[in-house]
Amino acid sequence: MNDQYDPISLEQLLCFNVYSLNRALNRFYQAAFGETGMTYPKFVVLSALDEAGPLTVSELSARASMEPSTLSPLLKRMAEYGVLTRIRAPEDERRVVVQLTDMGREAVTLVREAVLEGLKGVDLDPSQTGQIVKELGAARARIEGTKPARQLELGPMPPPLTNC
Amino acid sequence: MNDQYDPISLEQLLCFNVYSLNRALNRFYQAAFGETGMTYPKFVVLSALDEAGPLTVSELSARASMEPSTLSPLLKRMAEYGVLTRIRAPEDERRVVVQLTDMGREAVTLVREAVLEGLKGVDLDPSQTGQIVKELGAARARIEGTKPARQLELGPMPPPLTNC
DNA sequence: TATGAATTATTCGTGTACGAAACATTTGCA
DNA sequence: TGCAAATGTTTCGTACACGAATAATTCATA
Repeated sequence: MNDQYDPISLEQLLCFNVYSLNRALNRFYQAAFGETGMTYPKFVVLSALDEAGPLTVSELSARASMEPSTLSPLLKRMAEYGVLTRIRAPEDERRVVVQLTDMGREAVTLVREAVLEGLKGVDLDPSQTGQIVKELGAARARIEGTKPARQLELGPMPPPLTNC
Repeated sequence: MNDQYDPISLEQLLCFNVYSLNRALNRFYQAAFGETGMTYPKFVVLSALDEAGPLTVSELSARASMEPSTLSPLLKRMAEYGVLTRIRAPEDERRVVVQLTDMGREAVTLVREAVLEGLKGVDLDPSQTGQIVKELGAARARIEGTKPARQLELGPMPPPLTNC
């Protein structure tokens, strides 16, 4: 449809390419992780803790670029798995300190290898993606520091509120 | 932790940058979409249909880079909103043809403007991202055509199966 | 022309994802 | 000191996201 004049297509949009590549990567890793229960977000959490040591939930939130409300149930599951511990900080009981267990440190090594090997297999390991990674990081920084200029003007279309 | 020798950090990984930029973009658009009920995946579906005309679920799946099992409930909701219709193809009743309504065509115009304006605000509109978009597209193509070389070897850690 | 295989879509179970609200604790200041 | 505001985390409701199982239809071929 949309006859002559050519609006910008999805495939030309940065957001769509990021969106679809992200899910392609997730599917790829999920295939590699198989039945182990490992997932990409869990790998991110493990990595962040491995790099930075024990962190509170909000520090981890910043590192992993994930909201606390996303982390909370994720961390609970991971603690059940035994890869990390969650302990209220004694000096400020609002905080919860998250820390890898020995099992967690072993896991992160294996998973990191699998992830890097996977990326190498498609020519996307860090030695080949320096420039693009830099640009993506810059884009994220700009977006996170910006509020949308304008609200979408669209008759609200939340579901017809099936008058129950 | 992880003392001297420096393993590759999350921030250097393409996958992490794609992962975190994707969510930053989602949050950004969600802020612009506000209470309208619009979401980024819905925008993708609207756009794909606007570009290609009526499509079956699996054709749309390919265009939008989304699994049929994700599309199915999404399309149901969108049909309730009134932006599209889902009709079994008479000549092959296995297929369901998805088509924009007039309301859907109006919506896609407004949403597309909002999306483009948002991208422009952070210097990410198509005029400035040609190269990076090309590389992301190429990366996706390589990943989608590849199976992971090796399975992750990790003692399965699905939840301890709380013996209920 | 029957009937098993292939194709297409939906349903189901689980796991992110996030804003808003709820909750607990600590801080700041009257 | 005492209590409102601020801070940090969890809970809740909703919306993706996908593989596996299911269901409905069509195809292929014996």
